[in-house]
Amino acid sequence: MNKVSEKTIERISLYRRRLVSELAESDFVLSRHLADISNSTDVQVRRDLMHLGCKGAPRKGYSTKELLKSINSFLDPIKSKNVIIVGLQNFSRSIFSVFKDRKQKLSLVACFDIDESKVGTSIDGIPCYHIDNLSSKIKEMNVNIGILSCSDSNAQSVSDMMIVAGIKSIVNFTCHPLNITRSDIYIEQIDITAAFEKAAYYSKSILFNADKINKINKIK
Amino acid sequence: MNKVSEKTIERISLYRRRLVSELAESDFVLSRHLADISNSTDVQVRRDLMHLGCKGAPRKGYSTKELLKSINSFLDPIKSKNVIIVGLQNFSRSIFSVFKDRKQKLSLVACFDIDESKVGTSIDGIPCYHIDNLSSKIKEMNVNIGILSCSDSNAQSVSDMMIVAGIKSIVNFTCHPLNITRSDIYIEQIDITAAFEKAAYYSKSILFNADKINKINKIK
DNA sequence: AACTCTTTGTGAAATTTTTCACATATAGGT
DNA sequence: ACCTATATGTGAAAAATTTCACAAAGAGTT
Ligand SMILES: NC(=O)c1ccc[n+]([C@@H]2O[C@H](COP(=O)([O-])OP(=O)(O)OC[C@H]3O[C@@H](n4cnc5c(N)ncnc54)[C@H](O)[C@@H]3O)[C@@H](O)[C@H]2O)c1
Ligand SMILES: NC(=O)c1ccc[n+]([C@@H]2O[C@H](COP(=O)([O-])OP(=O)(O)OC[C@H]3O[C@@H](n4cnc5c(N)ncnc54)[C@H](O)[C@@H]3O)[C@@H](O)[C@H]2O)c1
Repeated sequence: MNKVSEKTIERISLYRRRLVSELAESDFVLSRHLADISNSTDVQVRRDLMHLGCKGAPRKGYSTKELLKSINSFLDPIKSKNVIIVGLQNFSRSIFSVFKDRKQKLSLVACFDIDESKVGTSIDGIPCYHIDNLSSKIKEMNVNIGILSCSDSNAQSVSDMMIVAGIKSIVNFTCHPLNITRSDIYIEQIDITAAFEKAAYYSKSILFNADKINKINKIK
Repeated sequence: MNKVSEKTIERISLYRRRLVSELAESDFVLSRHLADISNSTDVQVRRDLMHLGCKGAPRKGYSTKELLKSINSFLDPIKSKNVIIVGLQNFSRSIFSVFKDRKQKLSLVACFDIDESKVGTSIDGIPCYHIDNLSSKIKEMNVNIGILSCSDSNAQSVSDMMIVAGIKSIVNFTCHPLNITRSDIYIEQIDITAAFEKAAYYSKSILFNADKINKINKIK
């Protein structure tokens, strides 16, 4: 099977959420409808779904149940992955609720901080360890995914530690974009600075999505 | 001048940050060096910088001072833009520190919540109003940019209110991706769910950035 | 002042992503 | 049983983005 692009993965993630929320009641969904609620086009949806090896029926669309099952087995790991988070402050506390709310194939197993006053406490039953124990705990708990939410200045060194200890994916929320040096580690940068700067840039002019929206409307 | 792609804007935002941090001491920077610290390639950097109308010198590179000036005038609005944030909880508190730390061409002027216990308080001197005042305050304070960090279930309705009131850009941090219906409004979705799902997806296999990194290494 | 060597700037090629166009399938009506 | 209208699935075209390849510039060297 062909390599699936990162953008496609993102869209499929969104389709799934639409399926379990807006479309939970429907037996079938049309590519057009899924496109409408995912800021996409029907062709794009069908192209994306091609990767799942899941068939739709002409005039009926896709069985939501089948489609959901295909997406699950495409996106999700077989067995749940262990996740840790470094930096226990406001930001990470908001992440906790995300993990609490949704049953993903991800389980948050520990958090780490350098601040002695936090070490030894626990939030929602998740223990907080000192950052010095990062490496040993990662190995001990078989952690695959690390969330970075420490201070910007320590982001690079903590990520280096994570990688050495065997972590495979890092979601970096700090404002310090990491240097990607290894090809076998996935690093997702949530670049909030760039987000704000883009927002400022586009608020200057008008008609950014114009092309896209015109195209979407055209076919409606 | 040709239209500049969103990806290019993102990269330019990153170049700027590298210029003011890692490169603050240097008089000149080579495209190759900027590429190295921005997970990019030298050609990509030069292509991006072409849009700025700023010239580099063969064998010397780009004057960091000049380059910074060009990027500023490209990215930043002439006069500071006013920003508001809706939803005053852990997440938005972490945003506050981002605004406090960096002097951007953005000023956070107000926040809004539906929770009466928060209304009337203020954080870092920023007042919190009731969400019912959203529209009037946006107009009164001439707000251009809105940050969404309320509960997921209210994201769509709050964003609708923002748009009706005249906001031009929305940065949506909630887990509910908004439906984009207007071409004259820029919406930046920070899709944390997709981020985690991608992290899980790629932690399954190995060698994601392989191609990219191989290419970067090849030319080093 | 000529030469060399490195780096910029950019057409053109390559690659990736999206869109078009249409053959194919089939539900529902008659 | 046949017709029609609507959706899917996908080669092929188009558009967007990235990379290649190399001419031109000019700093440093002899
Ligand atoms: N991407 C986003 O959406 C987003 C939004 C808000 C904030 N942020 C970023 O997230 C990060 C955290 O935000 P915050 O407001 O909670 O920040 P904060 O600075 O208040 O908290 C950082 C925490 O990390 C801990 N820490 C520092 N160095 C450490 C180390 N080496 N090892 C372990 N722990 C360490 C500190 O003790 C503190 O508890 C910041 O980088 C901020 O810029 C990102
Ligand atoms: N993108 C990211 O990086 C990221 C990270 C963490 C959390 N989040 C998301 O950010 C959002 C906020 O996170 P949190 O932990 O602070 O959430 P929270 O649910 O604890 O807080 C939401 C706040 O919004 C207020 N609110 C609810 N409805 C409102 C309305 N209609 N108008 C005004 N205010 C309203 C609530 O009173 C509360 O104060 C959530 O949607 C969460 O999923 C995003």
